[in-house]
Amino acid sequence: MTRRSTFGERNRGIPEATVARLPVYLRALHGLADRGVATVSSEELAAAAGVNSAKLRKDLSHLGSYGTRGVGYEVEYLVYQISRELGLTQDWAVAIVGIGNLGRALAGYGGFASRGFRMAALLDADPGIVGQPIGGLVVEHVDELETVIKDNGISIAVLAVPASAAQAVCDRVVASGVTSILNFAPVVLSVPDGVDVRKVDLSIELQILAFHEQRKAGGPSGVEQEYLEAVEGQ
Amino acid sequence: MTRRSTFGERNRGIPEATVARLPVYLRALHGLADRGVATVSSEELAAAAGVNSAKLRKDLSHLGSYGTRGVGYEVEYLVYQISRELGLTQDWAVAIVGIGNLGRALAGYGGFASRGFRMAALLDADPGIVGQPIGGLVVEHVDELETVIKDNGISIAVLAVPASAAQAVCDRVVASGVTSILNFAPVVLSVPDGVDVRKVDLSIELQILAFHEQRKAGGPSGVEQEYLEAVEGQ
DNA sequence: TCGACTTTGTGCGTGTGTTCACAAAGGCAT
DNA sequence: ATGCCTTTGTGAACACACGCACAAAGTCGA
Repeated sequence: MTRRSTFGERNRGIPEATVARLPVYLRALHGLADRGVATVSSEELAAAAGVNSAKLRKDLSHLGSYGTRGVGYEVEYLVYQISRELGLTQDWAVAIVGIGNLGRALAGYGGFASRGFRMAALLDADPGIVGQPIGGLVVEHVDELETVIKDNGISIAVLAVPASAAQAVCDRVVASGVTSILNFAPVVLSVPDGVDVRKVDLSIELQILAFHEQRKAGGPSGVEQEYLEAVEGQ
Repeated sequence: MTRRSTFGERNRGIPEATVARLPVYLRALHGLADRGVATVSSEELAAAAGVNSAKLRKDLSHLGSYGTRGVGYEVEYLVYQISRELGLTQDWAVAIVGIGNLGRALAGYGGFASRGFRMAALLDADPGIVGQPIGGLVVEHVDELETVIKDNGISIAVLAVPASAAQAVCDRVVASGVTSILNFAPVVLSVPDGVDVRKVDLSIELQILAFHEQRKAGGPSGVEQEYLEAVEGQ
C-alpha cells in the first residue's frame, strides 16, 4: 500500500487552526477507546469534539487519508496518527518555573503528565519553597536553572512566575535551550525567532466573557452610556 | 462634537479577534499610566502589546475615533473607553466551583479581582474543604449552588472541577442563571444558546507546543517515521 | 456477483482577519 | 498665519478559515 510517493510531502503546512483542534479530537478518541469503541464516523467524532463534521474531515485529511468510506475511522489507528503528528510518540521533558499556588496546582495536575509529557523539574526562587517535595520531585533553586534545563534535556518550560520576573526568567530559559514556553504570567514576552510562546491568561478570558455578558444585558450603547460619555468627555 | 447620529450604531459587530486583543491593550495602557505616560502613539502601544500597529489602529477604530492625528492616543481616556467597551466599568460577581489545587490558586490570584471582577463565592463538594476560609471567603457546599448564585447575582462561573463532574455542574450553574462560563475541566461542555463558554486547557496548550517543537526538530516525516508506520501499519 | 447504501474527502462560495500603503487631519515651529 | 511633519483612520489586496454539498469510494446484504 503506497500511501504517497515521496517522503513527508503531506506534512508541509497543516493549518494552525487544525493543529489547535487535533488535541481535542485526540481526547475524544481516547474516551471512545476506553469505552471499547473500535470505529467511529466523522459525524460521531465531531459531535464528541463539539465541531462541525465537515471541519473534522477536512482537518483529518491534512494528516492523510486515514478513513474508510462507508465505515468511518478506526479509533486506535487514528489515535496513533494524531499522536504522532502532534509529536506525542516521543516524550517531552517539561520544567515548571515558579512554584506558587498556580505552579503547585500545575505540578500536581496529573492530566498532562499522562501522555507525552514528563515533569522533569520544578524551580523557584523562594528559599522557603526550595527543597519541598511535590509530586515526586524536589523543588530546586532557580539559580540552578541553566544546569537543570541542560542536564535534563528540557525543551518546554511552563512559566508560573510573577509578572515582574517573567521576562528575565524567559530570557534565561531561552538562553539555556528551551524553545517552547507556556506562559501564565500576564506579560507579553519577547523571544527570539524560533521560540514559540503560548499564553494562558485568566484575566483576559474573564474580560472577554464580560464583554459578551454586557452585550446580553443591553450593551454599553444606551442612555446611561451617553451620560457617562458626557461626564468623561470634558 | 457629534460622533454619530444614532444610539449605539457603532457597537454592532466588533470582530471577535479584536475583542480578544482589547484586554491586552488595556493592560499595556495601565502599565503606561502607572509610569506616568500621558500620551501614546499606535506604534508604541502596538510594540507594548506585541502586535502590528496597523492592526492596533484598526482595532481601536472599531470603538470610535479616539486618537489625535500627529499625536497619538491619550492614555487615560483610552483606558476608560476600552474598559467601558469590555464592560469593566460595572463589576461582575464571579463564583469559583471546585476548590482543589487549581481552584485555590485561582481564588488566591488577586490579578483578576482588581478590575471589574469580584470573587463572590467559592463552592466545593468535599466536606473537608467546605468551611475553609480562603481569601476572605468561606468555601460553601456545592449543594447550596443554586441559592448562592441567585442570592449573589452571580453571572460568571469558573469551573475548576474534575472532568467527570463538569457537565453536571455546568448544567446546574446555567439553570441558576449563569450565562458565562470559564471552564478549566478537560471536557467539551454543551450549553444552551445564549450561554458563553471559554475553555482553558493546559494539556491542549502543551500539545500544540509539542507539535511545533517536533517540527523544529525535523518533524515526523523522515526515515524513523516510515519505520514507525511500517510497524504500526500491520 | 451486483446493487443499494453509507461515509469519506474535497471543490467552491462566503466570511473573517491581517497587512500594506496612503490620503486626510491635526499640532507645532517659525 | 502658513507650511512642514507626524500620526491616525481606512480602502483595498491578500490570506486564512468555515461549511455546504456532492462525487468518488468502499461496505454489506442478497
